[in-house]
Amino acid sequence: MSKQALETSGIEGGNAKARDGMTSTRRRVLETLRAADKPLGAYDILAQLNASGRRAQAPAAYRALDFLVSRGLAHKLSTRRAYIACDRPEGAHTAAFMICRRCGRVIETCLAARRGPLDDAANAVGFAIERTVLEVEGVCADCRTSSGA
Amino acid sequence: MSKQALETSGIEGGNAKARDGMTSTRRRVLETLRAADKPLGAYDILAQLNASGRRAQAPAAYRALDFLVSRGLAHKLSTRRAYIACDRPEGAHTAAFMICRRCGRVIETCLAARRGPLDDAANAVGFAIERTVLEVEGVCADCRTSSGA
DNA sequence: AATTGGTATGTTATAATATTGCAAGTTTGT
DNA sequence: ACAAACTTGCAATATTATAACATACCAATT
Repeated sequence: MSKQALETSGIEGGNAKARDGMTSTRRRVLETLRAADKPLGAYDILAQLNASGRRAQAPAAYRALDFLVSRGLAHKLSTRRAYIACDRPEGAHTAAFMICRRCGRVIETCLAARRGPLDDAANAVGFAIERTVLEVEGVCADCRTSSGA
Repeated sequence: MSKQALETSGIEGGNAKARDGMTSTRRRVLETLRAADKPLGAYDILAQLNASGRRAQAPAAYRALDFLVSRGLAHKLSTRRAYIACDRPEGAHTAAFMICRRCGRVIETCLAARRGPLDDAANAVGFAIERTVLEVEGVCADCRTSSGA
């Protein structure tokens, strides 16, 4: 637990900022994402932020989400316009996602450095890849076997 | 040119619909996409539709785009919320896209049936893939060599 | 303690994207 | 002609995302 250093300095209760940028709003958003078992939209996040009387506006949610994504602590699902906490926050990585169209749950898998055939295609035309978005939609194992959710 | 069969039946001028569903609005949207060298948003399309005095509304654009995408004649870029005409309208296929962040142009490449490592991951967890979205952002060859667009 | 610079947040408004529901018109097959 | 299926028009609204500007907070220096 390496976040001990952060939390022993009286940050939790108040509004304080830690040197790593993990402010209370951002932490709260991350916890909300972690507690969810499905991707959440920015306005879902916002609703959670405001669940206890606060009056945050849309930009607060988007800023926190952008921060978390930039830190690799969360991912954005472009096909769903929604966000999920990262499975493996340690170390930068590129992820791919399997999104179940029945239950809405998402399985994250780490994408190998080599993306396969697309790298060859990119090399062939001189395209320099900087960011990869790979999302597949389908039906997860649970939903295939059960007719329920 | 296999679209000859479509155009020899007096469809062009009027409002007629062909048995394949290629109505004039849909064709017009497809032509707009083909004429563009960059992806267009639904409201860009709508503006083109209305360029000659018409008064089409948002649903008209979205319906036409959905139709074209369902037919494989156009693709949606999830990361950009924009659409492009398909390079290879013949036959169903799964495509991948390289999107240049400098000039905004897109290179489409055909995705092999086998998506690489992700298939293994999907098999391992029993996930049945139905649709794949693969979009990479980066810089295209032109933009890497020239400092202009 | 006051100044300053950087970062984060608050606030208001609005832009941009997308969908719903229903009525009316068209095409197709019988 | 008739009905079924499909397509369009239309109005309203929902949802997602950003712009622009002001304020607050912290840290390092003066």
